[in-house]
Amino acid sequence: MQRPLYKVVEEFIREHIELGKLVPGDLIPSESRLSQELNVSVGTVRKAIDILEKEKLLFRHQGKGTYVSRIDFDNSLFRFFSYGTASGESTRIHKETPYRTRLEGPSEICRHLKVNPGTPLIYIERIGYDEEELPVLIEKCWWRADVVEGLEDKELHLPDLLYAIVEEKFDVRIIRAEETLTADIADKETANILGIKIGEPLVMLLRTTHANNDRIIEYRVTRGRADRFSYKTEIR
Amino acid sequence: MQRPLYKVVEEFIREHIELGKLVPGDLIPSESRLSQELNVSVGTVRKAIDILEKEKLLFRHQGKGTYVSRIDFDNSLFRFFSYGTASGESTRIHKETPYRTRLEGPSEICRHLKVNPGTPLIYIERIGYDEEELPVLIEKCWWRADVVEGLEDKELHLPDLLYAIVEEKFDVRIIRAEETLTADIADKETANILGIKIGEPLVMLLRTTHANNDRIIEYRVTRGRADRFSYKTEIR
DNA sequence: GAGTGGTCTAGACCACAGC
DNA sequence: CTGTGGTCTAGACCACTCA
Repeated sequence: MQRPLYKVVEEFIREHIELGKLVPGDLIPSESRLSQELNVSVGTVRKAIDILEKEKLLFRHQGKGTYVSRIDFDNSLFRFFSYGTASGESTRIHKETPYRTRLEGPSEICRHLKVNPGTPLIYIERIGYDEEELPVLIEKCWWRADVVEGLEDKELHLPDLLYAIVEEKFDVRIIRAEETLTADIADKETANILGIKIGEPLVMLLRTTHANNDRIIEYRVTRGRADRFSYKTEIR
Repeated sequence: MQRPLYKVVEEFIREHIELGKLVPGDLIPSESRLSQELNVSVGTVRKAIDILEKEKLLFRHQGKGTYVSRIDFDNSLFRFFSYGTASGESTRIHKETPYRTRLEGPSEICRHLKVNPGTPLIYIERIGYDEEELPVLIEKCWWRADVVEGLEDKELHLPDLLYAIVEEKFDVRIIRAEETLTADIADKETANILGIKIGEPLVMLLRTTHANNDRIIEYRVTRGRADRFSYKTEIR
């Protein structure tokens, strides 16, 4: 045996997703159907799906079927911001959008978006508040204007999760995102908004958002109060 | 069916480990043996072990058997410190120990160790250097003196990984560790050592190390240059 | 009731380790 | 050679969903 059969099945499903034959939200063929079509036993198909489910590429729903997962921004490192009343429970962060405009991309931003310097972009600035309406973080987002034409329109209300509106209004399919976490210190503007002193520590989160064809459609920098952030993990 | 059989098997193995009947490094009974003793099929035992293996609590070795994992500090968030030459590849960090002493525990440290204030502790300060011998981080460790009596002895050479020596010399079994990541800024001393300016951003890593009986034996604070740290993740 | 995934069984054969 | 885990099969029954 060269390549395990369940690996073959796994690849088969994985490729269907990557090539766009199966898109997030789709129902994939049933286990028995796959086993017939690929001439393997149901157990082998199950093993392949087990792996993809563990990877969160698929999810099963008993009685209904197996679906391709939608991207889940609840997995963002963002969720480690803000712990309500020191009790440890996480709270929702509510966002406002005080400023947005259309502009020509600064070269450093364009580098991250992998477009030419000066390409038209839409810049959005948002502030995140905790449950007590205290500002916790500042988000700066740059979108490719050709992808989300009109997002700068002040009439357009922006929900906390930008991606829902982007997918719906502009027919863009968001596939995945990459995040990098590091630290920074507060400059005057940031300190003012967050109500802290200049030079206080910040957690900085950099994100690139990828749509279909794997083009990068957004670059985002989130800066938040370090005392409102803690990423916990266990080693064993 | 109330509780799936494979869950029962899973619990069975898990409890043997948690109660110390099986310790890290041990060979657990073979799959067929477990299936006989517990009156379930081999497939069911395999499913249980699959889960525990995915959790990294066990690992299998074909032809030999299944073992209980040793704690793996390579999973520490610490590994996201230092990226050699901006090329992206991670480098080893070499550590020196300029200072260690025995002291009475400050109340805040004792709180983390869950011992009474004033309990004898051994304090160790270490500096981490990258491949070019530039200081990248500072580590402050507080150990319970009653557990590692003599660790403050200057004659005793400390390897980069403290835990190996602790397990060997003091017959302590390290079970797990908890880490929390956040940000801080450099005070005068830290800035001096790391060769940066006062007020520059730092990544701060807090760790508690747990030994058998789940007692906490070490509290550690690592501060490193933010520009030498990046924790990357993918969302989908 | 028909179709889906969820659990469980019993047995086959292969690949690897160690004597 | 024996015993281990690794792969694969075929079939049973259960629990859930939806028409």
